[in-house]
Amino acid sequence: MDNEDFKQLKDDFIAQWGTLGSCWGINRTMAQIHAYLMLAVEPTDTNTVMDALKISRGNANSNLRDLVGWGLIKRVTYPGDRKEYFDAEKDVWAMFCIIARERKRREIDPALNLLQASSSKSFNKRDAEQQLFLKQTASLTEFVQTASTALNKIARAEQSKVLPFIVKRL
Amino acid sequence: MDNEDFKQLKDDFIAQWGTLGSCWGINRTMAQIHAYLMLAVEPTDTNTVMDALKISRGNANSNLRDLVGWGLIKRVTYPGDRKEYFDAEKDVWAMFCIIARERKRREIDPALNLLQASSSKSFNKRDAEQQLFLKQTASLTEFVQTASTALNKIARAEQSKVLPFIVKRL
DNA sequence: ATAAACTTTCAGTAATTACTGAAAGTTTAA
DNA sequence: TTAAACTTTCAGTAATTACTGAAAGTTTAT
Repeated sequence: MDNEDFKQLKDDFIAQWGTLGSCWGINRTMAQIHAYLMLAVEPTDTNTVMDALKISRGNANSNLRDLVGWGLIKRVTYPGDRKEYFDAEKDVWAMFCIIARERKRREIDPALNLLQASSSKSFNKRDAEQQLFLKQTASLTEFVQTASTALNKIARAEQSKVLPFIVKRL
Repeated sequence: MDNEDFKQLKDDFIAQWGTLGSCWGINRTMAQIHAYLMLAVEPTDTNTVMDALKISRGNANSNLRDLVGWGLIKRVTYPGDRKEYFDAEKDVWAMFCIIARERKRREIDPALNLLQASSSKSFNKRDAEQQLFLKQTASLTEFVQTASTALNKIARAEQSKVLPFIVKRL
């Protein structure tokens, strides 16, 4: 494959990965930057990302910050060079662990708080609607707790090597 | 708990469930309607949903249609009554199976197509960038395939009874 | 201190997504 | 066939989310 074709294929891949990102609640640009960095041989600076994806400085900066916040990329600096570079986690299972951990923290934990608050009230046993509410919130709580525990186990970074086997064995 | 307090609690729960929904790519209203129906003792018609959630007819109609599309709620009709009513799946594990199946279809399968298309090209082994691209797309493909298989197993409805045990045993 | 090299912020704007409500469409009954 | 009861559609609008680019901020070297 010559260089032109490869460039095209890579750009398409990045664009498509962005589209996919939006299926998950990840914004398009953030997913594209992530794809770009996953495919980059070396850590890359903001200007290079801006130019490659044709996005503004502000946009690049804030999405890079968010990716660092997720732990999906790391800031890299070199002595004698004051620019910051960014490097993506390239092991997909490690990546999965990171995402599992973050989504738990951002989505599961708040849900659990909400559910526990609701289902800990005392209800009128005579009222069918209140009974159903209690039953539903209680079983949702149990469900979310189970999910939370499962994600905890998955998210242990040291397990990233064994995780594929666990999942395959399901 | 008296009826006023309960109404308040239920409304708060529905509102919060909506907020949570947006964490997942589910829109707020759709999640709220779903919550409302999960807590409804009987199948409920469009007008009742509109009134309860203070939303327009069009909005109610399209979100109910989408929920039916996801398989999270069912249309119910009664002989001699030409209105349509909607009833939510109330078993949370069954619900989880439905969501797993749908998300696989909507998110995983397209990703897999994309990845397979990319990683099936022939690359220049001398070029480090092309090598990395091949390596990354190949391992992403493997990962997504594993995820897909796992979700397939999870999504078998008949397993909804055993699923809690599987997950807890992880 | 000054300036160069770089990063961050944020007000304004663009793009996307969700919602309304009235009109059009459909079904059933008489 | 007409009309009542209900559902669906969709053009217009509102709300939300993402992006730009210039200005302000920070760090380092001299």
